[in-house]
Amino acid sequence: MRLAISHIEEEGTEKLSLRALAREAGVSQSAPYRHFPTQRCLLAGLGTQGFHILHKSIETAISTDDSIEERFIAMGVAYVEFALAHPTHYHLMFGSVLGDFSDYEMLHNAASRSFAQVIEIQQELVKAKGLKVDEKRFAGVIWAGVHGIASLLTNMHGRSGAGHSNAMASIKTVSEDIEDSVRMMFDHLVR
Amino acid sequence: MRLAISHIEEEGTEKLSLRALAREAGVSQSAPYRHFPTQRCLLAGLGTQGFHILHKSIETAISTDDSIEERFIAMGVAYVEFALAHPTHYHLMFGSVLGDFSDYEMLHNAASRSFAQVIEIQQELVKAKGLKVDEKRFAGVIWAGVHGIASLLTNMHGRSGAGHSNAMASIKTVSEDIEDSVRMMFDHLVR
DNA sequence: CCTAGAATGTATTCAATGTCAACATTTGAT
DNA sequence: ATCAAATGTTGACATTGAATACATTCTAGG
Repeated sequence: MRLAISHIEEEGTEKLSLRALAREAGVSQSAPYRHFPTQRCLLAGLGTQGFHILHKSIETAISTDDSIEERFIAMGVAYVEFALAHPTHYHLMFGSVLGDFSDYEMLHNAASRSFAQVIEIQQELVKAKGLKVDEKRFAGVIWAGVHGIASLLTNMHGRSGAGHSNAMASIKTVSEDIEDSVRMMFDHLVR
Repeated sequence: MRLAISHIEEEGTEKLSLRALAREAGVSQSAPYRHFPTQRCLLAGLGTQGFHILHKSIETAISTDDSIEERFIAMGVAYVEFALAHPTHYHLMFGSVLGDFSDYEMLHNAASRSFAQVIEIQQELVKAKGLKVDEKRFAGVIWAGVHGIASLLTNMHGRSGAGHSNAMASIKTVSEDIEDSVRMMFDHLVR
C-alpha cells in the first residue's frame, strides 16, 4: 500500500521495526511484505528515494547564473542541507547498512546519477580554474569534505557536550552557518 | 569474564548479537550480562576502548620534532588510519548508535580526552600560522575533513562500483594514499 | 584450613522482531 | 459478471535482548 511508501518518509530512528511501521500504518504485521520482499528492500527503497531528493536539491542549487565557484559552494551547501533535512535517508545512502548497491538496480541507478552530477560540477571547477590535481583524488577529497560536515552534524546532533564542550561547540558553530563552513573548507578553491 | 573483553576486539559487523558473541566465546547466552548490564553498555565499553586507542595513535603520530604543519597532517593521517584499522570502534565512536555519551562516564571521559587532544594541536596551528579564523568553526571544519575521509573509506569499502565507477574510483584513489589526500584537503594550511 | 560473600556462570522464561506460508478480500480489466 | 492480480490477514517459527532464580567458583579474613 501506498501508505507504507508515504510512511517511509516518516524519518525516524531507522532501527524502527517493520512491524512497528506496519502497526503505525494501521495494517497488519506482514502486510509490508506484499510490497517489499525483505526489510533490506524497504530500506533500499528509502535509499533510492533519498538519491532522487538529493539529485533534485543539487540540481536546483546549481542552476543559477553564478560563477562556477559559487555554484560549487552551493552544491556543497545543498548536500549538507539535504543530510540535515533527511538524516535517515542520508544514513542509508552513505552508511554501510545497505551494503553493495548492485543488489538493487533502482538504488544503484539513482546513486549513479547523483554521483555523476557531483563529479561533473567538480570537473567543471577543475577545468575553469586550471587546477593541476589528480582528478580522482580531488573528487574523493571534495566528497569527503561535504560528507564529513554532513555526517558529523547528523550524528552528533543531540549529544550533550557537557565535559567536552569544546568539541560540541565547534559542531554547533558549523551547523549554525553551513555556508560559511563549506566556504572555509574549500577556501583555497573559491578565492 | 575477560574472554568477552578480548572478544570485544574481534572487529565484526557490529550488529552481531550478544548471544552469538557469547556462543562464540563458549559460554552461555546470558553470561555477558554479568559484565554488561545491557547491550549498549557492552558497546559503550567498545567505544571507550576505541577512544583510548585513538588517543594513543594520535599521541604517537604528533610526538615528533617536525613542524606544526607536519604534525598536524600526521594527526589527520593517524585519525584516518585508526578508522580503517578499527572500523567497528570508529562507527561506535562517531556514529549515532551510542547516543548521548553522558550516560556512560568512562566513555564520556575517554571521548573528552581525545577531543581535547585534537583541539589542542589545532589551536597550536592557528597560533603558529597566525590564522584569522573563527576558532570554533575552524575546529569543526578540520574535524569534519578528516572524519569525512575516514567515514567514506570505511563505509564505501566493498561497494562494487560497477556503473558509478567514477565515484568509487575516487574513493579508491583516496584510500591508496591517505597522506596525499589529507594533504590535499588541508592544502591551504600546510603551504 | 574454613567459611562467608563476591564474582561469575547457567537454565529458563518472556516479549519483540523478521520471515514465511496458507488463506481471505479487494480491485481492475475484459 | 468474472477472473486474475494486487493487497491484506492470521498464525506459526526461529532468533534476539532482557530478566529472574539458581548454581558454581574464587578469594579474603578469621
